[in-house]
Amino acid sequence: MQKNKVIVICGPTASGKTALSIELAKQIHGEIVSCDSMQIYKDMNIGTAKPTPEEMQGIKHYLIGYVSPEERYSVADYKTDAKKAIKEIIQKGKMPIVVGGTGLYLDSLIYEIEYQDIKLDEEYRKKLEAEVEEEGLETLYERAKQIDAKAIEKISPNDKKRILRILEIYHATGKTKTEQEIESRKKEVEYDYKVYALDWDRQTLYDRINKRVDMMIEQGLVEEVKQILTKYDTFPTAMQGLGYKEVVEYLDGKLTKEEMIEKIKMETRRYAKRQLTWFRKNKQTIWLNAEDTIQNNINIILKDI
RNA sequence: GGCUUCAUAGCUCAGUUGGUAGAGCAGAGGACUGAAAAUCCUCGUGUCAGUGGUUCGAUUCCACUUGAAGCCA
Repeated sequence: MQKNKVIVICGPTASGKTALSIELAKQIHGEIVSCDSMQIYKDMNIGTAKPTPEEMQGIKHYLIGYVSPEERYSVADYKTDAKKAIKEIIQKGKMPIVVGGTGLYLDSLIYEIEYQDIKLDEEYRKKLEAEVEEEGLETLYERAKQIDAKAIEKISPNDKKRILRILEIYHATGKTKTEQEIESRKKEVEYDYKVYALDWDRQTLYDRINKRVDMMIEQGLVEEVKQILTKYDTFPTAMQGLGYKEVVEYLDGKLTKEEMIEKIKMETRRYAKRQLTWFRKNKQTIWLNAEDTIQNNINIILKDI
């Protein structure tokens, strides 16, 4: 039986994914599944460059603004939510279009990575964090090496997150990260993902990013952050968002307004660079010249479906 | 106008008791399986302002020129 096709449009931040995907959806009777680790949150609109209802032009979007910034969310949650959305769209007889720039989330779909149903053990993470403080990271690095020497080969002794993760996986499941990763890729990929990425001349992309940050400030990013800080108390992941953590530093008096704006621009440029590195890794990806017209790029996609 | 100080990587600056130079930041490349807009790794040649002079050899010393900053008129 032939697999259902799913269109994927990825690319760095500010590359024009939203405009292309909405126009495509209009032409092929599609609906959009966002693939963005920050647009999932409620009340974070300006800084995440969420498409506005006007921009959406009546096209249904899934997985945008449906999680409280106080909640902890992970790629495992995304995988579940996105698969559900894709299924729903197909059942309606429409074409699912996955759109976004979060490479890790995207890979969970296109490689059908299976996450076991385990919850984050916050107590254990706190315990590990405390141990890092007291004994230093090297001790935990050595312990992780004892558990999973293969996985540790690829991990720097400075990469705290990944060192802790090896220990957490072992603590929660009794399995090594290496074992768990093998198991996670046993399932056959359910859909026929057609992956497209938008490519710009680097300098042009950076100019677009700089302009977009200026626009976000004009649109009231600082006010948006103030409101979020008033409305919510804790932010397990949401305040990692670009533009949010820098505004918080500004509000705390650690940066001037000018410094804050420059920092957001710089960090966003770097983020775009990391995204490009990620997307280049997938050799199946078809690169679209973003400087071409939207219609020309849509025509390229139309040939494949 | 006179005096002083400065001029080195895209930026901020070290440095060479004369043997053509190195940090931070920026930038580039890469990694990435439950925090991922996160986290981490690697990468440093530039007429050492210009022109002459001294010297085996000058970015380093000397002179002049240009530019910048400060002080005195």
